[in-house]
Amino acid sequence: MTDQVQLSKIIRKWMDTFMHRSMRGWSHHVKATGMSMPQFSILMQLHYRGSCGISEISERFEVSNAAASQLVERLVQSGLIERAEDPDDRRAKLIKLSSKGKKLIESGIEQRYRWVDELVSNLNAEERTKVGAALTMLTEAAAKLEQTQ
Amino acid sequence: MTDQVQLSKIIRKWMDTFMHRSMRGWSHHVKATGMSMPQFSILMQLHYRGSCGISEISERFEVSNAAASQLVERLVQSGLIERAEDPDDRRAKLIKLSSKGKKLIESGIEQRYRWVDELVSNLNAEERTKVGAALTMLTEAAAKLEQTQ
DNA sequence: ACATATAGTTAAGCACGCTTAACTAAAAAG
DNA sequence: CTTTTTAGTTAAGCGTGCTTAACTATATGT
Repeated sequence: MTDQVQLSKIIRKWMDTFMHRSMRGWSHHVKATGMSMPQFSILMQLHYRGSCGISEISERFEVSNAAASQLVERLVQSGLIERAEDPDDRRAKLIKLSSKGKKLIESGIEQRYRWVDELVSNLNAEERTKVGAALTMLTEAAAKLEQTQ
Repeated sequence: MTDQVQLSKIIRKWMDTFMHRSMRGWSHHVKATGMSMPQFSILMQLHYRGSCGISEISERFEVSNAAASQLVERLVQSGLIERAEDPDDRRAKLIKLSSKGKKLIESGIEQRYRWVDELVSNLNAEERTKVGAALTMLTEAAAKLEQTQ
């Protein structure tokens, strides 16, 4: 078995562990907030990519414009996002997280992070150094890969 | 900034990168197969935990027994799972992945893994050794944490 | 100016996931 | 043996997410 295959196995094991844990917490949070998954996804997108229009939602989630409009309407009704006219194009709308929506997403992210912090607290100083260096490498490799694609 | 906080930031960065990438691929796969998310979740559970009954589905996904039964019925209709009587308890059913369902899940997992393999191919021998050691530590720490909870 | 394209909304209609309530059948308890 | 509990199914009903089609309003091209 080459080093490459060996390492793949290790990363896959970590992926499984990590994904399993992360998904569990994530779906629990979505349930607790009473949102549907598409609604949550839109909020996440607004958090990570910032304000956008209806068409952008429709493209990114590969649904019709009508579906995006209705989804946004429900989120506006729930007070989780705000919808305003785009000053540069009066046909277009700009939607963004409301403070309520922001809190909701941030608490979800916080919950996901908490587990990692516990993980770190179980490592000694030497292990922390090594793990930090390794994950920095991986994150950089991922960024490089993203660019070339 | 302590080492611990520093490392938390590094891991969080990696989590964001990794989750973003992984979720994108995953939701794409679900869409491509025409399944809903609850259906996919059930298949995943059967893959990782093996055969089980209706009640177990209902407990794990926190839905009513009726909902679980209907969900399973749809998956049986789609030919993705098989439902048989439990020989030890004639009230209970045993559901398991069909070969069609197995293929579908395995190809999804394979797709998720592929990106990691590309990541590894971008690392040199020394980096691979370090990353391997670090992730082994993290996976072990996660297992330990899981036990104590 | 006029025609066409673009951004978004609304309505009708369908599938899905969920609930509760009523039910069947089998196991366990008394 | 009778009662109660457990496993699962079925039906009615609701909210959601989606589609297509028809529509309004604004922007852009000629």
